[in-house]
Amino acid sequence: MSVAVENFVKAIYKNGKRDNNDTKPGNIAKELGISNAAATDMAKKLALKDLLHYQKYQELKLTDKGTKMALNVVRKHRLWEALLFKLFDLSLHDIHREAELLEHQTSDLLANKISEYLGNPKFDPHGDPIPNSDGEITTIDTSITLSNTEEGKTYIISRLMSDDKEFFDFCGQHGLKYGNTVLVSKQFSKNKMTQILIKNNTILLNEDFTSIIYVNEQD
Amino acid sequence: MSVAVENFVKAIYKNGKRDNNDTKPGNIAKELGISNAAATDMAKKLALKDLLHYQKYQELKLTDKGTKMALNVVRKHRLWEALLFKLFDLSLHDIHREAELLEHQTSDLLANKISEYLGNPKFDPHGDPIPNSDGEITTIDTSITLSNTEEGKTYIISRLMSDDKEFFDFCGQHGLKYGNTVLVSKQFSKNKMTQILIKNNTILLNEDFTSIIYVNEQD
DNA sequence: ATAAATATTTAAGCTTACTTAAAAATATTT
DNA sequence: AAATATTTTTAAGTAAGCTTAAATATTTAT
Repeated sequence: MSVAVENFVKAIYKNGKRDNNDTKPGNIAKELGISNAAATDMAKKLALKDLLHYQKYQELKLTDKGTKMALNVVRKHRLWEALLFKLFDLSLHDIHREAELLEHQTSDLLANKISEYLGNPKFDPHGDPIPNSDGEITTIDTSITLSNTEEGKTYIISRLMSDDKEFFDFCGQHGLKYGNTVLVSKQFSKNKMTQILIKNNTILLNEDFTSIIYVNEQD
Repeated sequence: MSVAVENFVKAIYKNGKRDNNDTKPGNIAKELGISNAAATDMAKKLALKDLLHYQKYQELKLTDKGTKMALNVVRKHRLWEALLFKLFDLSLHDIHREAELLEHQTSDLLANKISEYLGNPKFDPHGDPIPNSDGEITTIDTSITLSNTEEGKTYIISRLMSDDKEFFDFCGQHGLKYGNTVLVSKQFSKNKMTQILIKNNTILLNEDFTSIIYVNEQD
């Protein structure tokens, strides 16, 4: 399927997941930066391909086939984000932009290889869940925030749930990266600060940060 | 520029480098799997964009601008091949296919990051040169074959110059991979065998293999 | 409930990147 | 050098994925 089609079903999927939940052509058009007319047109075509249900003036509803396609694209997007984030020193914004293009040119085989390489992660660097190759999404997150960790234990960073540039700059400077290992050397119950050892450096974090950094206990 | 345009200039560039050297529309068409008419059509359009010189019934000649574009695509292709080869256990054939798609969706920024990550390699896993960001190609290869190495020294694998599947299967099994480090433990002048230490394993190679494995001395 | 505002749909048209078929030029063979 | 074969070009047409403008339906506000 084409890039346009993949982006179309992805936009419906994402809009459907959101609070507003509006999947009428106009909203999808806005998301994709195309005209309403083009969205209606595409919707009719995709209905013929059994990717969505189309009824005039109604919300667009993905079929199972359409949902599967959307999840497959989302999977590839988030796997690319995770890989690029791990390998390169790039801003999350840049990473998102690259992944937006690469997601459409990635075979299932390559996606699986990326996933395997990363240890089949369940979440991308934003903390968004990565669908598995069957399109299943893990909603139960076993990770905990850094503020809820125990002294002396070692953890692996699993989510950096933020869109804040400054936070990510800080993370970049101190090796706080998806997949990296941290040792919690001290938890200060008084002022809710956490002292961690990462990459041979001791750093002190306040609750603003420890509450958005998610980790998993190392096996 | 579009994928079609990028592939078109790339095909001219590659055909121009080959022995036959035929860059008439028919040959480019064959390379790309499109009709002769489509190739002529495209040639006229690209001439207007100053990417090539077009004269009826003559060979297509890339302009400087066109050559630059072709080299940029080739660079991205080969960087992707090098990266995928390093990271994943995929056949060179699969890697080529993935790179063929990814090359068109890769920003210059990402290309530079990949290059940097790999240590700015001058050759891809096939042994083909990787143009730098200015489109310059290193033709002088400082690497030597494994058969010409010295005992006791450590080298980094720089080229595996083969298209043979069995050779690459062997390489995969023994960690003979682009970028990996080998210690030459013994050179047998008599039967031209080479004993190397790689990934904590000692293996013995005959000249068939040591003459197509290129390495650089470790600094 | 009706008028005004907004959204959707239809219709006509554009560009890109192809196709096939026929005409024109070039290359090859004898 | 002429005849034949091949290649290139032109011409006409198609599908995808858009656009704008106008018609139609729905939603919101009064």
